[in-house]
Amino acid sequence: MNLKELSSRLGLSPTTVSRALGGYPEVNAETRARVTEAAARYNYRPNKRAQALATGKSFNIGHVLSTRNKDELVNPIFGDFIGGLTERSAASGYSLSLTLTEVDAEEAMFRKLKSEGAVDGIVLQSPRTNDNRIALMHDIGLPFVVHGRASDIEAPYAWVDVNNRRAFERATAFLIDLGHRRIGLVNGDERMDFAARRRSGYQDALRQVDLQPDETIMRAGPMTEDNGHAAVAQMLSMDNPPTGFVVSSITLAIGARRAIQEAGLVMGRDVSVVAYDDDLSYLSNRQDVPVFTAVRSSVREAGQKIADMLIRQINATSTAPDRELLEAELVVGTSTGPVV
Amino acid sequence: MNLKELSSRLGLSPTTVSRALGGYPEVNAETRARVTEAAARYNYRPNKRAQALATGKSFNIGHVLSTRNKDELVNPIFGDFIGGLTERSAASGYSLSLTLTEVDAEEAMFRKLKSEGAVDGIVLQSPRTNDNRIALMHDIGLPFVVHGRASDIEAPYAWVDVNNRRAFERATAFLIDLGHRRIGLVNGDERMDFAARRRSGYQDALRQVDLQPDETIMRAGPMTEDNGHAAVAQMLSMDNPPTGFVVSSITLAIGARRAIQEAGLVMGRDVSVVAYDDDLSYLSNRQDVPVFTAVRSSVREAGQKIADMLIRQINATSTAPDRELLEAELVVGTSTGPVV
DNA sequence: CACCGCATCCAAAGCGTTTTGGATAGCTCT
DNA sequence: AGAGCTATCCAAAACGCTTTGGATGCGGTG
Repeated sequence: MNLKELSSRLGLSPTTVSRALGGYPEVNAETRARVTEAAARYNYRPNKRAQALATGKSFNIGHVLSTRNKDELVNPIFGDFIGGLTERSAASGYSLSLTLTEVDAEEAMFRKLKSEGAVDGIVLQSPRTNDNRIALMHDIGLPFVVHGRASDIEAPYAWVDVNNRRAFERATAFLIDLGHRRIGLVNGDERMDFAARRRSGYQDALRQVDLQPDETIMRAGPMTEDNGHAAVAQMLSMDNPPTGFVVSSITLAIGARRAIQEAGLVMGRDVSVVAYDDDLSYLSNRQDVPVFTAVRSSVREAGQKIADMLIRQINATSTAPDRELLEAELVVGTSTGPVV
Repeated sequence: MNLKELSSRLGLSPTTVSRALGGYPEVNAETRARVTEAAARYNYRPNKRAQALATGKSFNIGHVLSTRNKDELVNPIFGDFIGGLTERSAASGYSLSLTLTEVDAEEAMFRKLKSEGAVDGIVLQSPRTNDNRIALMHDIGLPFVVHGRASDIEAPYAWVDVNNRRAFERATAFLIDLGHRRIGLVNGDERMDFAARRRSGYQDALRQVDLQPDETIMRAGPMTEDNGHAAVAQMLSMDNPPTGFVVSSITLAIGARRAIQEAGLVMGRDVSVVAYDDDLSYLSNRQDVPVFTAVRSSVREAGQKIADMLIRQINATSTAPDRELLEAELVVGTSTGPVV
């Protein structure tokens, strides 16, 4: 059932039917009722492909996953982030179009998406410090919103980010308030902008109480359980081990807990841990009393905001790019305690 | 730059240019060279929307996420699965189109995707036993491949699945061989087909050595760290606690480990755990000696196979639906040992 | 030499919408 | 009564491609 067929059955022109369904004013109320009734009866839906060609919009928002090599980690927050994105874009009739590319072919992929007209806008994730994709997107001229920010980029662009610096400042200060003076950091890859910001928040908190940040108790790397375990195990075996740790994800924290237990210590008593909690649905830290003391901000919610923002930008003629800074919430769990 | 523009610059008709780029034979080799050169120079790419309309194909494969409620878990294997899917579909020029819907609106969504011509085929995930979506897809007439199977459905359909029954039979038998006689099960939601199959594999292994399956040491529920912890903690506190556990995911196993440690026991010595390992990239169990003894099958690889299979099915005229049963591999880690 | 087959190209007709630019009729005003 | 609106509808163009159904010219054949 297509427009022509439907309109001929109704004895109307395609124009009128299209307008009736599109909600345009220049159609008689009675006719509109007839049309909508018939459309429902015949289960007519405008063909997306034709609609896309006629309107010049694809009703797709794009997200490209780029891998350095085939085995590279899928981002653990990916699922929840996509969930949030999809949730809101679906509500506006957009669907999310995923493509995958190797990192060298990333630029070509973005240009392709643009010249093919495959997407109306793009969501960028995990910016590195001074990420070149932002300039690229400006050059290409496709609406985009960044999940996170890239330091050192002056040109305005739309983003949604968590106040990572502040979150880690608070996490660290929380441990300091409990009497901890030697606090280790287990961070994500610090070429990522969020990780760099977290580190600076951590250092700021230390300096505020005249503690000298110590490079030997800072680690950065992929945020796997393994790495959390390795980093903490290694730091605990030092001569002057930390009594507290600030770690960049729940997964790392789980590894940290394992290392602490293996060292014959008790987390929350002998060693404290504060985690960054993305509020991932498959790694809940939302018990009545959370297992981990954490600074929490929902990545799913960020996805929702980003989708809304991007769609607004697509439909807007020309406004200054939106930006939104989310604050992480501190939740106190059982993984922290006063220094012994 | 579009086809008309490009062809007029070349002094050729759109037909010839289209054919030259499309690789059709009826075009002079020299002309083809000129055309491809010019296309590259002007960075011409056929507009996907127009191409879609003209060919009647969208070059999208669809995947719909349906939630029972807004807070429902995002499936933890989602990220890796999507990764595998995207990886292979991108290679064939397809992109993955995600939409989200509430479970009541699921049927309407599938019908919508069909009538709008938004996708060329669909990937179904997490079938429940006797899943009604399969009959629905047949009715709608859209190519589809299922990740997993649905018992009790006789009509042929394409699927890729792991031999879950066998995997759990082997996992259980492995513990039995180590001398364990009281073996607990921590399963996923048994309305899911895979979980039902795992349970039957577990029970079969017990019966093969004349052990009577005991309902009191079987648990089923969402596969979170929390639930793994709760289930194992509770079973360990029983009068006649299990000495070994078979659990349905690494996340559950991490929770199990926590419960074991809290009980003052040592995993791999006092209590053994065999996990099902989806080989998720953010929860690696691939150390030199894996932490968890596990039956492992890569969900990412399943995604790849599904994408290939679906694209084959889209382009095929009419063949019997493919199906592929993957076997999980048993890897021995440190979480198991002979019964004490 | 007339005819045929082949290689190479093109004009035009879709594909199913939206949108532009009227057309028509009825009504109000002056 | 004629001009000017307004409400309602429609024909046709446009979106940018693919594909059908020829055209054209050339070399080889009988």
